[in-house]
Amino acid sequence: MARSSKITIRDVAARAGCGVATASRVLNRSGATSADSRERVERAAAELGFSFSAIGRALQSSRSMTVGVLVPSLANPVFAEAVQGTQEELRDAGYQCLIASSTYDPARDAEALGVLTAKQVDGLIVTMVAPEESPALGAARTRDIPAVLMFHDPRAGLLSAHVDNAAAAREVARQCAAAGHRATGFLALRFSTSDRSRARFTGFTQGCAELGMAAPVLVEVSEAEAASPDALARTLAAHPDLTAIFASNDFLAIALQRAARELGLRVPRDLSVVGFDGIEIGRHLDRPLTTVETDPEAMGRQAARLLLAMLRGETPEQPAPLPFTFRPGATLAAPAEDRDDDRAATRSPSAHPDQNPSLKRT
Amino acid sequence: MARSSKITIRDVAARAGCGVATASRVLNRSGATSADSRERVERAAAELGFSFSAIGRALQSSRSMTVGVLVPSLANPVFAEAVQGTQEELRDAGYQCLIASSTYDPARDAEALGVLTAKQVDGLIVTMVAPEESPALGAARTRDIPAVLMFHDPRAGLLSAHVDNAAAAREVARQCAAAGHRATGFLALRFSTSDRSRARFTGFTQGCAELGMAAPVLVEVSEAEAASPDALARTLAAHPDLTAIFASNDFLAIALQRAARELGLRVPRDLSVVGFDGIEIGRHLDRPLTTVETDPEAMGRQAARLLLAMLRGETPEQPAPLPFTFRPGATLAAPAEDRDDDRAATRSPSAHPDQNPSLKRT
DNA sequence: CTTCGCGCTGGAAACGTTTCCATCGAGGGC
DNA sequence: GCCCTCGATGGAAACGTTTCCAGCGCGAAG
Repeated sequence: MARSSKITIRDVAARAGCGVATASRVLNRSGATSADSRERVERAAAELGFSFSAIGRALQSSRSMTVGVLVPSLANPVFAEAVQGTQEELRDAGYQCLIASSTYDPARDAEALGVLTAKQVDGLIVTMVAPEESPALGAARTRDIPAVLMFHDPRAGLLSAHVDNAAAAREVARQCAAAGHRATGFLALRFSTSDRSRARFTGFTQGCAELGMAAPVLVEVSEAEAASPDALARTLAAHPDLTAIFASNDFLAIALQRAARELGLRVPRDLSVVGFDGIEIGRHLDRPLTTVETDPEAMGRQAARLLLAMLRGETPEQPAPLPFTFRPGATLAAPAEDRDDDRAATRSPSAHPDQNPSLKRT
Repeated sequence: MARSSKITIRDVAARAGCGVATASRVLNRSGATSADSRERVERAAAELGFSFSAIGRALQSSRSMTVGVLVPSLANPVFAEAVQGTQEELRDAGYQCLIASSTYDPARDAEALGVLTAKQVDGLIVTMVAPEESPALGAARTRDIPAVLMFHDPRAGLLSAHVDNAAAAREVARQCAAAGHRATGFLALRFSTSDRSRARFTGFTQGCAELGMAAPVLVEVSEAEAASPDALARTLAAHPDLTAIFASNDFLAIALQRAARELGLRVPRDLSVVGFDGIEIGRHLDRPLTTVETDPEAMGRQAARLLLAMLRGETPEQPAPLPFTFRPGATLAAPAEDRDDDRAATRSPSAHPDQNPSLKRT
């Protein structure tokens, strides 16, 4: 049917026997047009299978109707869900998403920002390794490209769609205290390139202090360790005194339980585990995960709404952090009275805390 | 520093004291230029903080260096990972991804395709509800926009990056048979808008037939049922005869185990469960999930490579389906001798198979 | 000394759209 | 009957880039 080469508004105008200006006015319902030419243009367009070239439009109006979204990785469902939310919200406003991911590499963050701005995105929604230190983000802003953060705490004059990680972590501390825990740990990826993880740790530490608990032990593991139950078990064995561990995300929390089982520890009897994020799967486990539930999709949507407001020329206020819920689950309970004995009996004899470089006290 | 309004190649040329043609040649390293003007143009560009407008470029070259990616939803990690892979592979070739999701709605599929082609994407990578019935996809192809499928079986002259769902399902049948199961079920979402799920069911049915097993019972549930352990348990209770259930994806498999536990059934003693996809989390469960492991990221990468070849003007062959692995896990085992008694004792009395509309025999 | 060729250069067209502006015609008020 | 107004229309410019083409100067070959 349609010729394989592009149909332009010129072709439509020619077929309708009018000028391109009229055709444009009809097709955009802008400006006054007679019923007669309206009819002719519409028929011509339909017959030709015409559709606008977004490129031509963008060039002329210098609005691309595209927004750039930068996240560390879509392989992390938390970000993927957020992007899904962003996308839904933007779609309703006629915008598309150009998506880039940095794989947690600051250099890639900068590069991606460069590419996105070259593509003339109308706005930016970003989650970066270090937004405040990013010259690329600064450059985008000096070019008057509106930008909002996602997941980060608001900073440097940028609005952000986020949850209050520190407050959520304090709530976890409260719940641990209420269950009777005194010696807690915080499990995170080493070299964590996530300021969210850091915020959770400081919040947790602060909460513990307020409640008169010992400062939590920071247990850092590499990605490789986290993926290997054995390795994780060895690291865990180096901390026999801990009765509860707050993992910086649900995946770590689940992996941690596996490691605990490897050591013969029963969760939550011998070790309580709390996660973060509230991924769906956590509900469906035999022993539902105790975690802090957040709503990444809502975060994505809020970021999109903020950006849309800015694109409309408004100057929205920084909204309150999105709510989080402590989801009780079944992996946090009072520590068993006799747990120390159990623990000593099953602890791997090869564990030497002093030699373990991932052990840090704060 | 930079003026807030756009810097064009014209500005660079003016500052370098040369014509735009020369500036373009220098900045693109195309055509002959003197060392002198090269130096001047480069300095001017640097001083001005110039960067090309991808829009201007796209308009002139009619190549946008953007490819459209359409998936049902990024909230499904399988698709999110695939997109991540696609993106990585395309990025290395200088392409960006315009991503759209349909939320499993065929109308949205068509709409998204329209928007993507209007944005002048150079190619398309799609996973749709019904690719063969999509006029929008046909329209894109008549406009000479190269397209490749992802997850789907190759069809209608389109190449696809996929796994052989039917073969994988036959392998599951084989494993079930080897474990001694005779009465099996297939758990899927009702009105499943996934031809992959259908392919798995037919493959499983075929495998069962070849191995002399009874045809599997198709157990369909709504999304709501799948999300509610109680509802899923009621449905499961309607099938007391089944000793093994193949779930159409890992999430269903995990939810199913929860439901089984609700009925007092032990997995795998009383009921074996096999999943599909091989999501990471399945490995870390207390009872690692028996499943078919696929590699969505590899699929995304392969789709990208196919498309890139087409964009280079080559006509690649349909590659072999990507490999899958049967991951043994711990949720498939021989059915217990005495399970029928257990089952009868714990079955919910409210279950009336005849009244259950989701029970179908194939 | 002329001519040829070649390296380098800049003007201009083209890509597809929107919008400003000028033009044209018709209808209404005087 | 004339002029003004207003609605409808089309030409053309502009957006930023690449590339064709013509022109320039200079060196080498005859």
